[in-house]
Amino acid sequence: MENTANNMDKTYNPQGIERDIYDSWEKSGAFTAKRVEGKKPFTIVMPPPNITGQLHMGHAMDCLLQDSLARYHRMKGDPTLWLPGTDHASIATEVKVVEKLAAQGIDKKSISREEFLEHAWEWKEEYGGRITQQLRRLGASCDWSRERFTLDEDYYAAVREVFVRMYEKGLIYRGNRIVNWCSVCQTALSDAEVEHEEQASFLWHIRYPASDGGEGVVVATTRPETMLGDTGVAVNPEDKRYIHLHGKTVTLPLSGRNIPIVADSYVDISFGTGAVKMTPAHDPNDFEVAERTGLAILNVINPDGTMNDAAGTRYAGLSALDCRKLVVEDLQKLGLIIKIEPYTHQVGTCYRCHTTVDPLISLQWFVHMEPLAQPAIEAVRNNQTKFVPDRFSKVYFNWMENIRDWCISRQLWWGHRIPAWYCESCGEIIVSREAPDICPVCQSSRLKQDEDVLDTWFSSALWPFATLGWPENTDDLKYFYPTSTLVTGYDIIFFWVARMIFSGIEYMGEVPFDTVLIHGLVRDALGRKMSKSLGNGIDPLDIIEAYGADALRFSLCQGISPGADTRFSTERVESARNFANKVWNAARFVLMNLEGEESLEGKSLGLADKWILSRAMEAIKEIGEHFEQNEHGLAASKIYDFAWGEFCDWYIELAKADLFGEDIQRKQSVRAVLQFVLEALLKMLHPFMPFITEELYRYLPGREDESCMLSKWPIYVPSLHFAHDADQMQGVMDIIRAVRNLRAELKVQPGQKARLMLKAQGDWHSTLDESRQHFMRLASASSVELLDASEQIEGKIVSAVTSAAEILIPLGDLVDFKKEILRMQKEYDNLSGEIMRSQAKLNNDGFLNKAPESLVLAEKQKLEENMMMLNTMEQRLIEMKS
RNA sequence: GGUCUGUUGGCUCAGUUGGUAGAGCACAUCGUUCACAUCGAUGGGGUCACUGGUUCGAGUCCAGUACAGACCACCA
Repeated sequence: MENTANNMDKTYNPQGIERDIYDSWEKSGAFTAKRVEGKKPFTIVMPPPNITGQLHMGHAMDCLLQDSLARYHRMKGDPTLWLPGTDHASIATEVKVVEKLAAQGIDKKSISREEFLEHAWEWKEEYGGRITQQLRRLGASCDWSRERFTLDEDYYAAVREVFVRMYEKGLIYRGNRIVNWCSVCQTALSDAEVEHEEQASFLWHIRYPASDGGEGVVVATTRPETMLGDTGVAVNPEDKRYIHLHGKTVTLPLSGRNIPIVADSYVDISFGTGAVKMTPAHDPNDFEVAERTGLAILNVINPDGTMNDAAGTRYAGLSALDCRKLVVEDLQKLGLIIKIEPYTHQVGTCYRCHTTVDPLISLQWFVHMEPLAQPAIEAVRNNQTKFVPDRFSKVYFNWMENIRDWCISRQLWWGHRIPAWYCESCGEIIVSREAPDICPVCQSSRLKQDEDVLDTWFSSALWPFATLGWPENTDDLKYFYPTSTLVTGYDIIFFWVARMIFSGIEYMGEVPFDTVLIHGLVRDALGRKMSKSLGNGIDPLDIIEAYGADALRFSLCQGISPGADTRFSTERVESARNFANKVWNAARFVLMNLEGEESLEGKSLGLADKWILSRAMEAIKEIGEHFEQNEHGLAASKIYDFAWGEFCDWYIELAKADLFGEDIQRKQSVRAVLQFVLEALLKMLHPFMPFITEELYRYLPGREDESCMLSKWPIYVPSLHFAHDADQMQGVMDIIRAVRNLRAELKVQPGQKARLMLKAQGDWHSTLDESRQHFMRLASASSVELLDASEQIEGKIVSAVTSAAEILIPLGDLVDFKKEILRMQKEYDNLSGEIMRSQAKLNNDGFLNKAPESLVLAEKQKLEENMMMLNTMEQRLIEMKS
């Protein structure tokens, strides 16, 4: 079907065209990034969505911000790469697969590792594909030819490379340390994976009698069951109450073991009883005290959260909570519970399943963080990477500066298996890129690979360079690294952003990105987090079905500002949908009135033409600046205001008079302006609403075979910026508005032939601007005198403009003097302030010598003008006051 | 306990070097002969949380107060 305006629908119907447009983009290879030597590329790596399920609004926001940046830069002519991919999400996916298997009656324990992984890969095929399809529906212009998955074979090679290098450098070690243990997920967790929740509980005060029969000490605890693993009691060395007990022992109730009293400054004299029970196996602080004072370590909790044999036969096998009840009961019978007081405290929970984590001693792999954190802190401090908004760099510093070693091993199957082998003959640990055949120490071939996998974030930390082919030194890697902007939510600054920064510095010698653009969460209409448990999540796909991807995209960036949360509401989407329709119809109107391609060249421009061109130039300038500053919200509202409030509301209306008129020259000029501005408008809107703009672009005369996506971003042309005329136009617009007002007030009927004549009584101000002000004032006070009915104001606003020039204005009479004087007084004050500032500037040597001459001249001119204005004002004020 | 952010019309939010308060939605009145009722015109509605300070001038800068929220944290 031929693209003509006449067969365009009256309303924009996105459902029919979005898929076709996306397919045509993808088929044309337009998304594929090309390296152009000598040109600086614009690179974004997509935060890889987890393959655990569907995209949610957060992803839609992520995607929209990145896509609009990518599209903007592509149109600017930068070689643009937006690299997509998905994350295997070790623990999260494993939990899902286990659930799925359980639903089929399959217990993970009953199948082999290989069988389980087969199921997991099936899951990946199903959900990984679904997610990339959803991204396509959103219009993501990413380079699918470079798509990556964190568990790809070559990606795993990068992971092994890093692991081996770190191990050889001493940055990775294996050790028995206290870790956060989730008894449901049955794995260790890093500190970042623990969330703190407030819990109401009790503080139990328990007496530990002295071994020599003395009173002993009273300790306070929130976890009485852990006393079974106590190996000592700590007091502060300065605490006079307990000096006599140093070196003595107390008898641990219920177990009868004698445990020492040690002195350590960790203990706070003023809190509780000043004596702290030490459970080194199940409390990180106690562990540290034990290391300093040589206390024994006694593990009493099993990995599944139950008590083990070391807890004593009476308690072994009980869950921690059941054990707690029994222990308290038993102690009460012995009269050793001194006090139970209510107490709320923060408890660590697993970020996946929200089970309370048990700190316990376990043999795990760790990353030694301090040497990595230092350069990563420096890089941000030196602005090699900038956070937008800047306040997030503080959050980053705070975390990096207090960082502890990172536990990277997970007792899971789905993930990157740790490239370490143990010799079953001599116990040697072999860390290697490939599976070794024999033990280098004892030549034995009885080698067994570590069962654990790596923390999923260990591999995501390599994303910016592993996706580009590292450790091979590929052309892509050389050209596209470091990347330009990373777009993500503030919730994964620690998990991901920080770790990418130190990894990039360590392995590439350079930070992975210039800018980190942080966006907020998308909340529901009531401001709550969208979550499955609340059931308040909204599926982006449903919104796209109902309103179109463009509407969803635009609604997500209207009124957002970096780092701030935003609320999702269908009203907003509706408003965006209406906007799309408005643009559609504006284009339809313009296209219906064009006759072939028109150029601005040699056209004589009227006031309104100059005005809209000036406004377009300003929009080009502003929107470009907003994109450079990552102010998507401001860019979006600018294009909205320009398209609707200026182009549609004013210029198209004014253009009608010429389009339907007799003057051939005017007709051609207006057509040229309409076409020029419409084209610029479509381009500027394209990063936000790619589908509708692409569709409309193909209707433009002379653009039938071109693509908006691949067109050049509009150029700011200073000679098309008619500032002075634009000011005048503003005056005309105000007059038009005032005339409309008057017409309504004076009840001039539509269609009635009439002529508005207003008679002057006092001052007649010849400049349009002043007459406008007076006119407005009078209009609102309705102090005009209608001499005659006017000519066809309705529908032909332009004729009203012409007659506006004939409107004569009476000054005085009905103006509210009191208000007027106040207003003028304020204006007068402002003006004198302005003058003082100008004078100060002009007295400043720095300004006079260093600022460009034009600026100095402008300042002088401004000062002069202001002085004159001030004088007139002064006189008028005096007159009015008298 | 530490850090950060917000408080602007009925609702949701903009407001980028300090210069006479904005938008969308909602509301009221009027209007469908032709781009658009997913529309147009007009209008009402805000002492910009509070108190002080800097300034000719403060929503905007500074200090404090109140309320709301977020993040971090090894006080048993």
